Amino acid sequence: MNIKELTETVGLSRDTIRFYEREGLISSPSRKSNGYRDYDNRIVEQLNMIIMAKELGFTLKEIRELTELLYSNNLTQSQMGEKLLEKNKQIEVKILELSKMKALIDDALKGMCSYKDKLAL
Amino acid sequence: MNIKELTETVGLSRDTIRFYEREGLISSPSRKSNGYRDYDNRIVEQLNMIIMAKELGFTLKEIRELTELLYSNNLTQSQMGEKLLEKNKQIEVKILELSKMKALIDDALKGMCSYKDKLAL
DNA sequence: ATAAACTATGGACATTACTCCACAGTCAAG
DNA sequence: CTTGACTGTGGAGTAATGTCCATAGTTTAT
Repeated sequence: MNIKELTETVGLSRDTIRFYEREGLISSPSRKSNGYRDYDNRIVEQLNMIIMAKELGFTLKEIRELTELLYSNNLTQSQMGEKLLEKNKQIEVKILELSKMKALIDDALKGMCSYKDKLAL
Repeated sequence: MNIKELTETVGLSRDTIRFYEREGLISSPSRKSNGYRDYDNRIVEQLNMIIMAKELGFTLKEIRELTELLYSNNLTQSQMGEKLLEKNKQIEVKILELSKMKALIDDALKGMCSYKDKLAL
């Protein structure tokens, strides 16, 4: 798959994908004989995960660490386990915080409903 | 409360708090006779919510909109309701995405355990 | 009344995460 | 074989989000 198709599949720009490559978030793809990048299918899943993680407030640096954890094998099991557990905690904290925010908003909505109800009386 | 105490309470720098004020994320505090900012207690809760929202990948612009929704009253009920529902959806999406990421990591951890188990045999 | 700690302001500087540009090579269609 | 779409590179530019600095006024303790 060349880069154009990839941009259309994942919705990132050519420049962004190349930027992520330079920054080590994705590994350098193999090249065709003409020098063009040639992506395999796994890249799509990886990029989608990067997009999600960004949405969720992880920095590129954190994402790089996480993808290295998930997709590389230059770490000992115990190193990996430790870091994965740490990430898992981070995520749980985020879920809790989101729940709090949702509660705030739900409260605001509820307040509005009761106000509306009053008006409707 | 002066700004020093506030920085110690919420963990943001003086400059960041002033920046948020300039950007309209928090309203300008009243001033003492000497010109010093004088914060009341509600600001702590507001800043904590801003910190959380940032952690969760909301931009300052989005946060400004949300705080305006939650703390101001220059919108009609229906405008507010619509926007709050929209925010709620955003948050639900984020929770789903976090769950996906957690599943990914849990899988990785599970894989490691089975590997460990094998070694232990 | 002097030093230390706090506050104010405006503006420069830094980092992150892109985004754009200029220039050049490659490929596919007519 | 030319034209248009695609690809490559290196480097400059930009927006968001702070962070730092110089300069100056205020307060508190000694």
